[in-house]
Amino acid sequence: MIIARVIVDVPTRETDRPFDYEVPERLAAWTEIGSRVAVPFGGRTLQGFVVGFAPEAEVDRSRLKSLTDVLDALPPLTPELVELGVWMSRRWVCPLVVALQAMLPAALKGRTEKYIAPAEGAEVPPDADESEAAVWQAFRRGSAVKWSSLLQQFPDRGPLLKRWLKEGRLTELQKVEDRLSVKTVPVVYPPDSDKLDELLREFPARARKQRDVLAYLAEHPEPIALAALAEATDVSAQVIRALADRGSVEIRQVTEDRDPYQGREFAASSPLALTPAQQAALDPIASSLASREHRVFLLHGVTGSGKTEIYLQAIQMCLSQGREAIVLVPEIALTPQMVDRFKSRFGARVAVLHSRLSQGERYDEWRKIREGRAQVAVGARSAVFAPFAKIGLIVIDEEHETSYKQEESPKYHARDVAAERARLSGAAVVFGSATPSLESYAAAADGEGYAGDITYVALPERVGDRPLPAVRIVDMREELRLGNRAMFSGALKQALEERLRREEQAVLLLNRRGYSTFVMCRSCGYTCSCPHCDIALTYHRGSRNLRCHYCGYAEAEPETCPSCQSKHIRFFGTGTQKVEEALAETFPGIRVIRMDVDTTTEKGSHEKWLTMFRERKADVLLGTQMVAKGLDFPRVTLVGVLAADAALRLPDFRAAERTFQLLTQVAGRAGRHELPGEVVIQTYDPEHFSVASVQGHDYKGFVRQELHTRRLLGYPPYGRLISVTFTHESVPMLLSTGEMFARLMRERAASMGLGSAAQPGDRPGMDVLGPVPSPIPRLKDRYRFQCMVKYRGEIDASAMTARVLQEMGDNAKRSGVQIGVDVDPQMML
DNA sequence: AGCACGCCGACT
DNA sequence: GTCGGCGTGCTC
Repeated sequence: MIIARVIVDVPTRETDRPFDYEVPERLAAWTEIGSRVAVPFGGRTLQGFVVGFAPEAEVDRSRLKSLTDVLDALPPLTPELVELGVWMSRRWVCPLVVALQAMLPAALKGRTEKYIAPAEGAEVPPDADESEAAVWQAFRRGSAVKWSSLLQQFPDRGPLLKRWLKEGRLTELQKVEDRLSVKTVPVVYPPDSDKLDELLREFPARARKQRDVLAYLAEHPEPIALAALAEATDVSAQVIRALADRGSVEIRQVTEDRDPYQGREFAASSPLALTPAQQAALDPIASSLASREHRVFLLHGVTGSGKTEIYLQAIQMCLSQGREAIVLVPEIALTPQMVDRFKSRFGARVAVLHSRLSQGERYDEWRKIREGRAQVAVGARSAVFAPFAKIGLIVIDEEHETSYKQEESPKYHARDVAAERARLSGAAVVFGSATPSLESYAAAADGEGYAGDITYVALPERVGDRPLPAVRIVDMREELRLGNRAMFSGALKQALEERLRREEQAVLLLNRRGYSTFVMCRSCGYTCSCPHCDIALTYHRGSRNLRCHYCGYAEAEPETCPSCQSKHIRFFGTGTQKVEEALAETFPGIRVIRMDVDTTTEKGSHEKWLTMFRERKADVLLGTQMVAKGLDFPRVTLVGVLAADAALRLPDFRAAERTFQLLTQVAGRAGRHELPGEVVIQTYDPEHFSVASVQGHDYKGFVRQELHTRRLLGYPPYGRLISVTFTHESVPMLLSTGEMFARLMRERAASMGLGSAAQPGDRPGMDVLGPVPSPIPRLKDRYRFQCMVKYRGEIDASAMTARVLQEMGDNAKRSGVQIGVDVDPQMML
């Protein structure tokens, strides 16, 4: 007897362990590690994943049930991915099924559907009246009908159906269904040529259109998509269907891969000659590939230094060894330009995965990988799970980007997943960045941090010796002293005027969307805040309303103060909308494209704006951080940052790092081609080292100072953090649950003999801070408290947290407090 | 998670 | 006297 260990799709702590099932003979050949199966579980049928097989002796056979079904011909997960999932669930304290689920396209998130069918031999109940008989008619010829569609059809006959179920006239069954929609198109199959000739001879003369179609098929005797045939013969689809109805041709539904890049031409490109610096950077990566040993590289290259060409050539090597490669790119940088580079080098061997694809398109790209039709996967965060079997290389471009951290459960970091996956499969990893995260940099410098040491590779110069742009920092306090109260400093205004005159382009960055940041009454001090979230509302000019950027709540623009009815209600702070308006006032006739989440929600709009800008249909591209990343426009010679220190005041230990990275990245957008670039940074805090270091493009200087601070405070990369958030509709439960967690953690730390994480020296230590209200104390009508676990040294704090939560399990569940764990949180919010 | 089993109020 | 409310407990 074969017994499979199955993780069922119930994402809770209590069910987060394998359950054993007998594998029936008919399914034995299909059941593998990684198979997606349907299993009976507590009175219903659920989806699950096979994670192993159990020796018969170890299993209590009395309670054993059997697998109901295997859901895919090819297991959607490989054994290596299952193993990676186990590692993830430990590392990020989440149920295994959540980790496994995160690896699959949404199309494969199976749901159980309840079906109702008439019982064997059941007839219309004799006592049924006319309307009841109509309900019974829904089960024509004994077929099963979805419970949900029954209720839709007969909204108030639920009780009747329940009665019939009880009386045994109807039976219930459950099926696990995919949400997948494999797209099918009708394809016309012509009969063989003899039959065709015969048909043509005998065909009624008055059916001229149908005759035309047959004549066309006689000349082109291959299957052809119905739509294409209709087009070619200039008839309507109806005519062809009529042909099929009389049996002259056959129409079959054929699955079609939706290729989102269909119809686009990709000029083939071949490897470029590398500069000596690029060659020196590629060499160690190449030798690691050649020896098939797992190594991690940090490729530190300034903006415009040609990192992508190194990726391309490394991938080329990897492919020629018969291995596969994954390239991770921040979602925002996954632009058509980026994809073009990979498509033109590797053609159809590339699969592209990103969030702008429809669910179906995404599934098709995923299948290309799983079925071995693609060998290179390019995509955002989740592409790290591309179901390859022989991975040789994982590239993470812009590795410092925060978008690699998933903010929903499982709260994994793709950089860490990549390193572990590569370790499991003996692959090389390349982290690329102009401004590496301090974690990666420190690991490369000291050889601590990641599973293996990180090898540091640098590209210090831009390709073609193009100089980095000159950076000018403008002290806005000084501007104010000189009497300039506008949002553009004299320097920026002049620089913009110059671009307009020279017909060059500018990029302006302001890290705040909306019109103004908060609305306050000058009489009573009332500020408009979200009724669900304890956060200030932002005024949006276009829609004339106030919106919450956290939960989406919106209310009409107030005319008077909601609190004291005074008319002195004013809008403070500056958002992108307000800047757009100010630009129009200051520079009459200026053409501005504004890009922020408000203007880019529509599918393809992102691309549309960038194309317009590229075609020079605008002078200025104004936006939030999305304009800072990866764009490359030859005519951009000016980059302006309106409020460089906006992020510095956030309660986030990475605020300085973020600021430096953002400023450096956006500065890199200027002067990438023939025309020299200039950067103007406006700030109220010009002395702050995260702003000042941008001027000399001084990454190392910045890092030295920041690492010093981090070491003093025990923050990453020297210490690590776990934030545990407790949420509930009311406060009292939160405090007691939080305190219980903190107490149990402290007890555990004490029993392990751990001291404080902030002690001098390098001894392992742990501090448990809180519970305190979260930086956003209420979100979507739920109050939030958090504890922060700060630790350093060789401690498995994830495991400790998991154990403590396990101990608290019942208690927290009864109280209804929801607990969220974020290991190595990205934001402190 | 969801469904079963189990004990108390408003209906035929 | 029954239908159904949702509190606890289990699911191979």
